[in-house]
Amino acid sequence: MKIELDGYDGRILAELQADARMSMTELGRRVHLSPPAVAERVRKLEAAGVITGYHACVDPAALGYAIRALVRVGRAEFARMTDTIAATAEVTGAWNVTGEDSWILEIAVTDVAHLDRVLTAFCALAQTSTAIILKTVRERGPLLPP
Amino acid sequence: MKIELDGYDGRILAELQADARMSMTELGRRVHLSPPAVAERVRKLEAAGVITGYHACVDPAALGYAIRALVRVGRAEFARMTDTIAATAEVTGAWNVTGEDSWILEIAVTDVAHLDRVLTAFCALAQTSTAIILKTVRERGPLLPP
DNA sequence: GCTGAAAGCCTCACGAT
DNA sequence: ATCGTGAGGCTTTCAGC
Repeated sequence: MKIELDGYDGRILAELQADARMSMTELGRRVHLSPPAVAERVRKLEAAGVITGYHACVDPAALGYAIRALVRVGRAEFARMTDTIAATAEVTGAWNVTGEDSWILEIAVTDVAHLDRVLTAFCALAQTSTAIILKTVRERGPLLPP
Repeated sequence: MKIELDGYDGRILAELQADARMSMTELGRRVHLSPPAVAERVRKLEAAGVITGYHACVDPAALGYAIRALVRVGRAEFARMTDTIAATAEVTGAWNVTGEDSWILEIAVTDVAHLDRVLTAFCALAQTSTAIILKTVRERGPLLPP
């Protein structure tokens, strides 16, 4: 599962993070490799766990999720928390972290009533503090080898 | 730029969020549409801004980013903040939010010295408080029509 | 990692519902 | 307006080198 990454791999990762549906032919053209060579490298990056998947990115607002928020949640029983997260589709991100608050959640809701419904589920487990997202300045920033 | 989404679109969004590199033939097979029909729907979802892109997902740890953190940053001059974010590739997410802290950043660094370097850049703008990510329970949770 | 051939995919035009 | 069918061109993939 470990792997040595060279310059080709770095450029491949950059291109596929920018456009995951790019053809292997086009990708090869951009990094100056033949289609079979670049396809084999991509296959190895997937097998090594460097590339974990390919995902379409959807605009929450376009689906009617007018409000996005980051919610801090205090110390709560781990299993109870993961169960509640698993049962809540509005949670788009969930991290267990160090600090006074043990959890940070990223949520998407349609309106204030919806926000209240989601927060109520987590208020039952621990104290919450909610920060409404005003502007998303960066998201899914591309990662390159250090 | 507005659009009515039916059951087909919902299933298409679910499939492409799970695997963005799926062929239109396979996608059509799964939602019970012909390849041209499903390709036309995907094209319209892109044009309407519902699908904003397709991205390969990379494991930070596999690239050597052993530490991920969520950093809260207090009130800072907006332009100064966006400039610093733009100049810092370690910032994988950046949100301007309501509350006592005006910003929440998601960062990926290789070690503690690297963490210090990144935090120092933002400490110059406002007070920061850093929460190291212990476990990622959910990330890029799929969004479906409400 | 490259080349070449076979299989599969994408996309266009066109006809049907 | 939207779907399905079929042909042509491109992409992917497997040998062999």
